[in-house]
Amino acid sequence: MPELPEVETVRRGLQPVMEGARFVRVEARRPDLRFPFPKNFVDRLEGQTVSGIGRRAKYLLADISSGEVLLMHLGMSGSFHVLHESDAATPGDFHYQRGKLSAHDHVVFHMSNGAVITFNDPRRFGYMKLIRRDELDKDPMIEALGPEPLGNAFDGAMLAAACAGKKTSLKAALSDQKIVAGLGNIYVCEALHRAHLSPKRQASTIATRSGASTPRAGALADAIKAVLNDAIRAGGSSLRDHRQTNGDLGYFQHSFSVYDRAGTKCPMPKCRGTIKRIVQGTRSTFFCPACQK
DNA sequence: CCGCGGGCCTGAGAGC
DNA sequence: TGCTCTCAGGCCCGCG
Repeated sequence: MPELPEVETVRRGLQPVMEGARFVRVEARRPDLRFPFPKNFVDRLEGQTVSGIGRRAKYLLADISSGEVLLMHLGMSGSFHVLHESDAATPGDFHYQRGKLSAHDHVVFHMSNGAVITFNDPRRFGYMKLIRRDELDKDPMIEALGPEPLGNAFDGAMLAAACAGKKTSLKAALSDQKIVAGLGNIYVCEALHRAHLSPKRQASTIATRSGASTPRAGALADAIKAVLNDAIRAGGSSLRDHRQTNGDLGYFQHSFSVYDRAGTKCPMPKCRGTIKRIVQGTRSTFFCPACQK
């Protein structure tokens, strides 16, 4: 499911119920997700207080009082749902209904403020890790990440430098978390469309020979920021799994220009093109051949 | 080092 | 109804 806007939406939902609260009871209802849970996972969480919850790319990072960070990744189908203990019998709750967990509710956090936070992940591509705060930046998963696209430092120059010399396609380059961290299939397609750049273009062609910025790189960096900010404002995109932590759907999918819109008319003003689906590296790409060059 | 294809899981939807 | 096939928002690994 989740790319940067969905993860950020989840972070904003978890923040008010996790920050300042203590893990009273933690349930890990199976031995693993994508990876086995860390050793003594439950014991290392119970009794600890969350001092803050942040995000790096598609990772959620909860700082806890022991000095460790709880790193959580949603994979393709992970979601969090927050209930209050006193709501557990509310009809219509899609998780933890009447106190009963559904098949893929793998982790439950019972917080000291009464919040019951359930992690659900049918495909189990998600995972949780505990890492010492001072070693987080050296963790291989975090260390390999490129720049945060919504950070101040991210711009055309940075993007051009990362793409310089890359023989691969722009689609593959933007999907590479080392080049820019947090985009996935949807937002790569959408950003390339906004920037009028073809997903098939060789990545190096947005940089000068010496790796400096170009108008294309500047436009692409701006398009990435714009599409991510618009999607966050809409609560992310809900195709099948993503929900906000209160169960609401995100609604950015109604604003897609190209993703999953093969055969429809290109919405770019004055463009008469038709959106096309192609396959790049086993994944679907959607774009307008008329206005993306 | 780089780029590509396969694999990890389950579920939804299409087609027969 | 029910089977089979394809596809899905992510990421790691091994191969050439």
